[in-house]
Amino acid sequence: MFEGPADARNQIALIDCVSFYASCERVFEPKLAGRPIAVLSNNDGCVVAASPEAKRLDPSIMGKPYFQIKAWCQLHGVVVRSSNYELYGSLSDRVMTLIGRYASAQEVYSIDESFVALRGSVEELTALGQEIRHTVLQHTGVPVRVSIGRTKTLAKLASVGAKKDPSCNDVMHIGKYSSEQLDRIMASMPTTEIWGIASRTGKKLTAMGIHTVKDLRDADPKLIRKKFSVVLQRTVMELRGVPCIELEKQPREQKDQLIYSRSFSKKIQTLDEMKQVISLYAQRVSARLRAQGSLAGQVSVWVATGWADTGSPRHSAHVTVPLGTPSDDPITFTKAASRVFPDLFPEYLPGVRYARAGVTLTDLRPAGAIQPLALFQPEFEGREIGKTLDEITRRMGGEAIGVGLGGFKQPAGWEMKRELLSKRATTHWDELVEVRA
DNA sequence: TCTGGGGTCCTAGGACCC
DNA sequence: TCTGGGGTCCTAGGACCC
Repeated sequence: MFEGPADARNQIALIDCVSFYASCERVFEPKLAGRPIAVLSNNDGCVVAASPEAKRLDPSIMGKPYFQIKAWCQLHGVVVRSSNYELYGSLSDRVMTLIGRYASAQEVYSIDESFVALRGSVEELTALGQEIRHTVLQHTGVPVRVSIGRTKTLAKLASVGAKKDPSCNDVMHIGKYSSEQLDRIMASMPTTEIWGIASRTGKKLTAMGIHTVKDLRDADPKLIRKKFSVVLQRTVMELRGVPCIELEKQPREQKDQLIYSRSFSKKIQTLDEMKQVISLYAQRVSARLRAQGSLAGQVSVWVATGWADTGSPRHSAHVTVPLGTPSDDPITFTKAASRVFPDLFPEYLPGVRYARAGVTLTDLRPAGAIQPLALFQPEFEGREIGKTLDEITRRMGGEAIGVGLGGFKQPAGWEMKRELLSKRATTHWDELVEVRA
């Protein structure tokens, strides 16, 4: 197809929420406006989101362990919250729906980012960007940023600029720059600032004499493909304004793999406890599998010590078991997961303190696509145990029932810690916000 | 002594993303 | 004491086939 000046009106906008988790915490707690906020990972481990005010107080706050900065937070009045994923997911849905009204096509890229296709001049789209910002903020309370370019990679690049340049008012159209200005901007950015390039590839590029985004844009695409992959070659082309990465308009209805993994709030040192953990994780991931209507052909289990734990010998192991027949039955998974223990722990490791574990289901396919021959039906298949469990869980809550070692009533000592949780104001009747006149 | 060649399918692992 | 969780895509290389 002819890609001439006529197509210059076709643009991609990346719309991302400003400090999304921190902004969500503010939506139903207006008194937090203007205050520094930090949101913690699971187990209240480390900082995964921070409001602009908190980042100004400490530009390196992201990723810091909470225990290291707790006193500092109190000193500076930083409000700290546990992650409230139900609240964030629900607000994300509202934001994405609003954004979709402005675009001919939309890809919801993550919980706080969306790519949309827009058409218009630099001036028109800059104005539209401001309108989107205004509307989303007014309807949801969440501030967003609009970054526009000819390709997804350039829109991502624009968002780097938007974050650095307050004068753009959170709307950045990369098309406003002359080619000389753009050269200077790209020459000032290391390659690792762009989408798709992290430290490993960055190092390899540096070794080849490619230091900046401009160097990469001007590199030979064939050479890049040969030395790296087609992925990086696409990045080079996209930096030149040639769209290579399509907008994914349909959300994929079923995942290709499902993972349930968690760090423990306290270290695990006995085989019995680990068996209980794996049994429970296997049941939780199987519930997700049934929720999306799939069967799995393979179960993997992994365990690992903490990478920062100097008081324990290091150990990590990963074992995969194929299932004879694809299944969604929790008992089948629990049994399969328990079979891996001799391989995970081939020898007794005294003093090893395990920090996390996970169960992954792969080789997924839609349930009902292939009916297994009755001859090969596993023992528990067809008794609908999974459905029954799901129904009881739905009515009575997550702790009401479990199978085998996963069936304890009290939460175990290693279960996730979330001590600073805000209300799930949009999804739970008993946690609604109260308004008094 | 001599021991093909080309093709497809599948999977594990690497790298990246938010 | 205390450092997240859940995904995707691509490629190399082995298995297997004729």
